[in-house]
Amino acid sequence: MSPRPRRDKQQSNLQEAIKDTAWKQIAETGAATLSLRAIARELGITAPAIYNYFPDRDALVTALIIEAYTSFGDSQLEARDAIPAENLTGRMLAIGMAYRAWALTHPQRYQLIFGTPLPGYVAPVEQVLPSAARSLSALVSVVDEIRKAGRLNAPDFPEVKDEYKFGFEMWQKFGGNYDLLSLSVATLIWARVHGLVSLEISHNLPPFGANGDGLYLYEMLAVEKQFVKPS
Amino acid sequence: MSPRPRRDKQQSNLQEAIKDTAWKQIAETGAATLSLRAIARELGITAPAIYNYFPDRDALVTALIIEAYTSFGDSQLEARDAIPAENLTGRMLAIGMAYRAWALTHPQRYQLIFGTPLPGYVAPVEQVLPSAARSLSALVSVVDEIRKAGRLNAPDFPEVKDEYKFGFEMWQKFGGNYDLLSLSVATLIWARVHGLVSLEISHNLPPFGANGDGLYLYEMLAVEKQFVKPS
DNA sequence: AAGAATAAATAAACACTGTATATTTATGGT
DNA sequence: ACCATAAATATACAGTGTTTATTTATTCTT
Repeated sequence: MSPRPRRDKQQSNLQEAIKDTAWKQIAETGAATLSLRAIARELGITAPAIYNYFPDRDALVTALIIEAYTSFGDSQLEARDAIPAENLTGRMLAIGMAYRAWALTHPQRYQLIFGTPLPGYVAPVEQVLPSAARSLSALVSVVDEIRKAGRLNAPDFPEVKDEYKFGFEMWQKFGGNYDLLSLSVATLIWARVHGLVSLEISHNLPPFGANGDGLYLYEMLAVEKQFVKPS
Repeated sequence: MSPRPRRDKQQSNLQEAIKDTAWKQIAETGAATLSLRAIARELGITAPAIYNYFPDRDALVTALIIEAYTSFGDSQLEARDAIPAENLTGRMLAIGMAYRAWALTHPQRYQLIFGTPLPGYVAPVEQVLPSAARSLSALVSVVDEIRKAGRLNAPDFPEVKDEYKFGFEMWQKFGGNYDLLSLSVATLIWARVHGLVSLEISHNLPPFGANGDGLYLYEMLAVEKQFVKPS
C-alpha cells in the first residue's frame, strides 16, 4: 500500500537526457524533424519510455521552448548589464545587437520560439509566458528607464483598450511590473527587430538584405532616433 | 512508338482539384496538417495518383505558395491602384493596410508563405521568386515614385555589397527593375510591417498588442514620417 | 477496325511517425 | 520475504509520404 518513492533524479536523469538529445537533433536537422522515436533510439530506450517523463510530444516541445526562452532571456539581460546603467541608448543598442546575434547563433531555437515549425503545435501561453516575459524584460526595463529620465519620445502612442487590460496585467506580473507605455513601446520595437531577424533567418530577405549587418544597424539607429530624445 | 498525347486538361483538371482541396484543408485545419492521403481521400482517388500531377508533396506545397503569393500580390496592387497616382503617401498607407488585412483574412496562407509550417520543407527560391517579387513590387513602385519626386528621406542608407549585386539583379528582373535604393528601403518597410503582422498572427504579441489596429496604424504613420519628406 | 503504345489509375508494400495498452522488470518500504 | 509501485518494454493501431508493380483506359498508327 505504501508507494515507492521515485528514483533519485541524480542517478537517472532521463528527463534531462531526453531534452539534451532533442536539442542535439534540432541543431542537426531542424526542429521540424524532431521525433520521439529518434530520440529514444539515440538514448537506447524505447519510445513509450519517454511518456514517463513527458505526457506527450507537445509537452516536450513546450519544455524545450521554455529552455530556449530562458537562454534567450539570459543573453538579453547579460547584454544590458554589460553596459553602464547611465548609458541608456547604449544599453538599448546592445540589447538589439544581442537579439540578432542570439537568433543567428541559434536559428532553430529562434524558429522554435517564434515560428510554428511543428505540425499542429500551439504553445500553451500560461506555461510559456513567464520565460517569454522575462526575455522581453531587458528591453522593457531600458525603455522604462528612458521614460523615467523624461527622454521617451512617443507622442499619441495608442492606448491599451480596457478589454485587454486583464491580459496586460498578467504580462506585467511576469515581466517586471513595468509601466504600460514602456511595455507598449518595447513591444513595437521588438516587432521591428523581429521583422528583420525572422526574415533573415527564414531566407526571405531579398538578396541585398543579405548585407544584414548594415540594414540592421540602420534600423536600430532609426529606432533610437524615433523614440529617444537626445540628452 | 507514337506517344499518347495527354488527356485534355479541360476535362480532367485533377491538378487544379488537388490544389483546391489542399486549400480547403489548409483553411480548415491549418497548413501543418496538410496530407496527401487526406486530399486523395476527399477526392475519391488513391494517394499515389497525386504523383501523376506533382512529383512529391513539396512540389504541391510550392505550387500552393506561388498561388498564395499571386493572391497576395493582387491584393497589394489593387490597394495601390485604388488611390490616385498623385497621392503617394495615400498609396503607401493603403498598401500597408491591405497587407495586414490580407494576412488577417488568410492567416494560414500568410504562414505558408513566410513561416515554416511544414516539416523539412524549404521553398525553392528560383521558382517562388517571380511571384514573391511581384507581391513586393506594389510597395517598391510607390517608394520609387517618392524617390523620383525628390521626397525620399533615407540618408546614409546602407549600400548593397558587391557580392550581393548578382542576387539583387535577379530580384530586380522579376520585381519591376526598380532603383536599388527604393528596393532597399521598401525591404526595410516590409520587414517592419511583417514584424507586427507575423507576431499578431502567431499570437506572440503581448496582450495589449491585441489592440492591433491602433498599434499598426501608429507604425505606418511612423514609417511615413521617417521616409517621406512633406510635399 | 485492330493492335500497339502509353498515360493514368490502382493495389500492395515499406519505412516512418505519435501514442495507447498490457506486460514485464526492478526497486524500495513494511 | 513480501508486496506495492515506478519505470521500462513489447505489441499494436492509425496515420504519414513514397515506391513498385500491375491494371485500366485512351489514343495514335497501320
